[in-house]
Amino acid sequence: MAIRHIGFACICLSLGKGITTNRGTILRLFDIERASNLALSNCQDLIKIMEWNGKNGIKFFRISSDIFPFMTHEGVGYKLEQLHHHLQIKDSLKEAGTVAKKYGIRINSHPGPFTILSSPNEKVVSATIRDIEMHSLVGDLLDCEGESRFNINFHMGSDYGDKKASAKRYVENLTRLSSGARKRITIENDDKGKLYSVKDLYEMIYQDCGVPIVFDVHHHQFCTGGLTDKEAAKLALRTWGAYVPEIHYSESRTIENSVLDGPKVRLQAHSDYVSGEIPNYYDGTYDVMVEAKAKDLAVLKYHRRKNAIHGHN
DNA sequence: ATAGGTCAAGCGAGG
DNA sequence: CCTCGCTTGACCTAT
Repeated sequence: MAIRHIGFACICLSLGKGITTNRGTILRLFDIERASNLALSNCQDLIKIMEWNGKNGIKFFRISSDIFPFMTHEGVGYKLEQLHHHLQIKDSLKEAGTVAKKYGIRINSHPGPFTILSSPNEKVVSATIRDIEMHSLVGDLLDCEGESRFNINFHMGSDYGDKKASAKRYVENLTRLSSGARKRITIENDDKGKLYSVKDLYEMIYQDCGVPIVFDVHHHQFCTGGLTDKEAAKLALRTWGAYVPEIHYSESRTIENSVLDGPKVRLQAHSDYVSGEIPNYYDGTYDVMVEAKAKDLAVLKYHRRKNAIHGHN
């Protein structure tokens, strides 16, 4: 069996919106007390989400990037120790990690589109580095890595008109990360033709600095680099060494919902649920992050459908 | 209680 | 030139 775990991103709809790791605020209202309260609630709820995941057999979860609101934001950024709840926060994350470990759940993260290591703008790069270090801190505090690490996955961001030069800046800026954070970085293929295909990432990033590649099956069709999905998967999956790779699976919103959304929805937009089959024919063992708007509900529905067809397991 | 406006960050695509 | 979508929609305020 090629697929190990199938997971969802950031929000557990089954638990309702009262339980979330997404609580944030706006800058105008930011203060350190507020940040401390939000962060603590987020971390405490992560324990509940890990319990839910374990009981429901969903062993892959992407944690929200908002867990510590504005922690790395210029001007208001703070260290964890500045939060008056910092000890409880650490304990909560440790406990969430313990629960995850108990059930064999993999946790990882996916910083947003503002995280760009290849930028020619120093302010963007230093903000990116602060951001990645924050994600890595969460990974440290969870302390639940096993055969899969807490990988921090993000895109190249842009090619700034020169793919190779931008990839080179990425590789150079990697050296500015702590060694702990550096080991957790992974990079994902883009969904725009002019940007980085799996082949580009393999040749310009992996071969230069060994950063593993997350293969996004859906993105691949918009940026193939001349490879079939099977060829691209093969290339990406062998960049992970001893660790279990991550791939992304999603489907176009247009196909599922074209009547409701009209013709303007981009093909890249995600559907609520997935109706196809997650590829289990790629080489090796890997975890699949399902990127669907119905989150955990989409994963549960997928399993129900599969079980209905093939019987249990 | 809910709707509408607003909200950190960079970048490219589309109108 | 402006808006949307991507990361991850959520929060605040007014009714």
